[in-house]
Amino acid sequence: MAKTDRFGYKISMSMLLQKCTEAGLKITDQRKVILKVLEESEDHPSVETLCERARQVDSSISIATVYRTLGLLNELGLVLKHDFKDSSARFEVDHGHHYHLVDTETGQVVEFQSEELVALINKIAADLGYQMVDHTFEMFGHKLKK
Amino acid sequence: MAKTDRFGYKISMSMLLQKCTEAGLKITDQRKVILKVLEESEDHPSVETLCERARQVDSSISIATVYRTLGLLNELGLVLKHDFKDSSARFEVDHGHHYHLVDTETGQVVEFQSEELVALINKIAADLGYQMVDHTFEMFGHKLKK
DNA sequence: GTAGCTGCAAACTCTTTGCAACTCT
DNA sequence: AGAGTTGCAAAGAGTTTGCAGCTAC
Repeated sequence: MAKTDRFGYKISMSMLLQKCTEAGLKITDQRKVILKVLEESEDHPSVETLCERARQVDSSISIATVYRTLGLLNELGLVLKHDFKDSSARFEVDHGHHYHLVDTETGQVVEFQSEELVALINKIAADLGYQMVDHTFEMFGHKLKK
Repeated sequence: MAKTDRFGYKISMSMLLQKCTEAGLKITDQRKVILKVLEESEDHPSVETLCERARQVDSSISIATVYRTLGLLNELGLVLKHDFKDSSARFEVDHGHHYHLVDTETGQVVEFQSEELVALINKIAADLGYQMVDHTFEMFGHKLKK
């Protein structure tokens, strides 16, 4: 029943809904659809893409609502907002920390983790006299030809 | 005469002008001012800030020209464009690779280098079967209290 | 002389917001 | 009932662009 993502994190389909309820948000039809679409998205969709997907379920959903919903989820720390390099923001459910490598030839996004990287980053910050509270890291590259 | 930055890179005041000439660009009064302002900026100014600084020298310079000039410099690889987390793009002359740590309490930007980080990043990409061509990395944190 | 550059203003893209109607709780 | 939410359309912020005139080469 409980699905897991590629890193083994448990995903329940209504996780976002639960958290939203806990946060005191009202559960409207629109939010149900938007959250479901978000949870089912394995890529990193833009607001417009999310809105299109949501509209396939309920064509009355407006992009303003999608923006507002994503804003709330972002405040609650439930989704991650990325900028990549095109102009519009991209979102994903926060399943725990991982990084992105964008294939410059196909646009495909590869996700990965690296404890070594996390450790090194914290060490660098400490060496500079800082406590790290957040960081961004993205790679761009193409498949190695052999 | 030759100044150096904090990492010891040599800076000559007309480096950007030289490169622009080599690239076949015309050297207009506006470009001279914009390039000078860019080279003298030790921070990471937005387009608007750059435009304001340029206007203090020549008040007729328009923001459209600043955008166009930065676009050209970016294409030539002479300036770096950053997004940080506020909405507008920020620029700096590319003095060679370094990273930024943004102090979340003061907004101050600390620059640093790390060969170890570069090596690790390349290794991670290779392990994923990729040749890295670019990456972004930014840290956010606050000073360690002792 | 002419290709390239400029300022201006309009257009564009992405995002936010005021408002009146509506709906979850 | 009432606070929160919605769709719409207008407004904002940041950036790009068409154009007529100007300028470096």
